Amino acid sequence: MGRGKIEIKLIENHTNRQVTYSKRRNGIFKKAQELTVLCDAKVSLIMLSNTGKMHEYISPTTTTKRMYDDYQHTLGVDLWSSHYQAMKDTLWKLKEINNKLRREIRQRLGHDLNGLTYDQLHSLEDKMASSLEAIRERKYHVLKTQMETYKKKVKNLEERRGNMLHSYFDQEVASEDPQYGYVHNEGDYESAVALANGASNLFTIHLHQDIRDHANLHHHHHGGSSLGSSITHLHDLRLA
Amino acid sequence: MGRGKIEIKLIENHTNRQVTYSKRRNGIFKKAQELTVLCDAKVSLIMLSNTGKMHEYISPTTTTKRMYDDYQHTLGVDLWSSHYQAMKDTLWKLKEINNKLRREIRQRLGHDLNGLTYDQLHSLEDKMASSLEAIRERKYHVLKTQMETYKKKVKNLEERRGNMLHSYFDQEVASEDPQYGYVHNEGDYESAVALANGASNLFTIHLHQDIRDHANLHHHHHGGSSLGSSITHLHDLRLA
DNA sequence: ATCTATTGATAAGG
DNA sequence: TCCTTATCAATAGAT
Repeated sequence: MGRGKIEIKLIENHTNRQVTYSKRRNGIFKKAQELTVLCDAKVSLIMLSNTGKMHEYISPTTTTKRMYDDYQHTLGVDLWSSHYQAMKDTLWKLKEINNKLRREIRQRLGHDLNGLTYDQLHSLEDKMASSLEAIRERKYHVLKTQMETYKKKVKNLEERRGNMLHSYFDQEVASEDPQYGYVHNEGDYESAVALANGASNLFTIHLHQDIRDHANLHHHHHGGSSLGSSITHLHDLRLA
Repeated sequence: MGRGKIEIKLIENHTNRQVTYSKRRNGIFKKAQELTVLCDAKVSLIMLSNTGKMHEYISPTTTTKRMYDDYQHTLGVDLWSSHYQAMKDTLWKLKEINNKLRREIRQRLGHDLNGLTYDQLHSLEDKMASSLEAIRERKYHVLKTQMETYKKKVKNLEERRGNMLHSYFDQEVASEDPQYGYVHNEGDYESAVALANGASNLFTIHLHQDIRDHANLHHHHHGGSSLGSSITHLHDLRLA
C-alpha cells in the first residue's frame, strides 16, 4: 500500500524507518480507536520505538492498569507474584516468630500454662528462678553502686558543708524520677500485631498453577475457532 | 475499505460486530507485527472484546511484564508502589515489635539488664517473682492432678489384679517421655529474623513524585512534534 | 470461512 | 514533520 510494495523486514535507512514508524504507529492507533468504537472493545496498546520513545493508546472506557490487571487475571498468573510472594513469606515468618515470642513471654508471666506438662513447668520454674536470681543480683549491684555514689556525695558534702547530710540525702532519694518504672506493654504489641495482620490481608495473592503455554510462542488459539492466520506472535486468550 | 464505507460508531448487529471485531483484530495484530519488524519497535497490545475474550500481541523481543514495567518507569510512577509501601510498613512494624519482644524476653532471662534503673529492676523482680509463683502453683496443680490420675489407675489395678501395684506404678513413671523438656529456642528466632531482614531488602521501592498528567486524557504530545491527528486518547510519552 | 468491490493506509517524493 | 498521490492492503457485505 504505497508507491511500491515493501518487504516486511527491518528498514535499514534510519530516516525512512523513523518516517515509517511514525506513519504506521498512527495508523495502528487509529485502528485501535476504531475497533474500540465499532466493537465496544477495550484496547491497551503500548509501543516503544527503537529510539526509546514510548507511545500509548488506551480505550477511554478503561485504564492501562485495569487492562493489565484483567490480563493477569485472565492468564491466571500474576506477573508480580514473585515479588509479592517473597514479601508475603517474610511477613508470615515474622508473624510466626512474633507469636512464638509472645507465647514465651506469656508463659514467663505465668499465663497460658495449661498446655505444659509437669516437666516443662519444672524446667520453666528453674529458668525463671535463676533469671530472677540474676535480676536480684543486678538489682543489688545497682543499689550498691548507687549507695556508694551517694556515700561519696555525702562525704563530699560533709567535707564542704559540715553535717547537713541527712536532709540532703533524703531529698535526693525522694526526687528520683519514678516514671521509668517497668511498664508492661503487651497491649502495644497486641494492637501493632493486629494492625500488621489486618494490613497483610491486602496482599492475598492468588498464584494459580495452570499457567498456559502462551508466553512468547507463535500464533496460538487456545480452544475455539481458528482463523488460520499465518501471523506470528499472536495470542488468543480466554477468560477462565 | 470494503463494499461500502461505514461510520465509526458502535455496530448494532451482534453478529456483524463479532465478525468485524475478528477481522479488525487480526488486522491490528498484523500491523503490530509488521511495525515490530520494519522499525525494530516493541509493541504490547492487549484487546478485550465486549464478549470477554482477551487477545494479546507482544513483540518477540520483549515480554508483557517488561513492557508494562518500562511503561510505568516512563511515567515515573509505579502503580504498585502503594501496595509495596503498605507491605513495607507492615514489615517494619513487625520487626520493631519483634525486637521489643526479644528485648523483653532477654530481660526476663536475666540478660541485658545493664540499661535498667534500680526501680525498673525492682519492678521486674516483683513481676518475675509473682510469675514464678504462678508457675509453681501450676506445676503443683499438674503434679497433684497427675498423682490423682495415678492413684485412680492404681486403685483400678488393685481392684482388678490384686496387689501388683508397686512394680506397675514404678514402670509407668519411668517410661514418661522426657523429650518434652522445655527447650529454649532463641536461636531459631535469630535465624528467622535474619532471613526476614535479608529478604526485605528486595523491596526497596522508588516512589517518584513527578506524576505526569497523562492518564485518560485525550490525544497529547508532550513536547516535540505534533502530528495534528484528530484521534483521541493517544498518548505520547518519553523516557525520562 | 471465502470472495471481491471498495475504501483506507501508506511508500515515495517533495 | 506535513502534503500529495499512485499503489497496495484491509475489509464490508454477500455467500
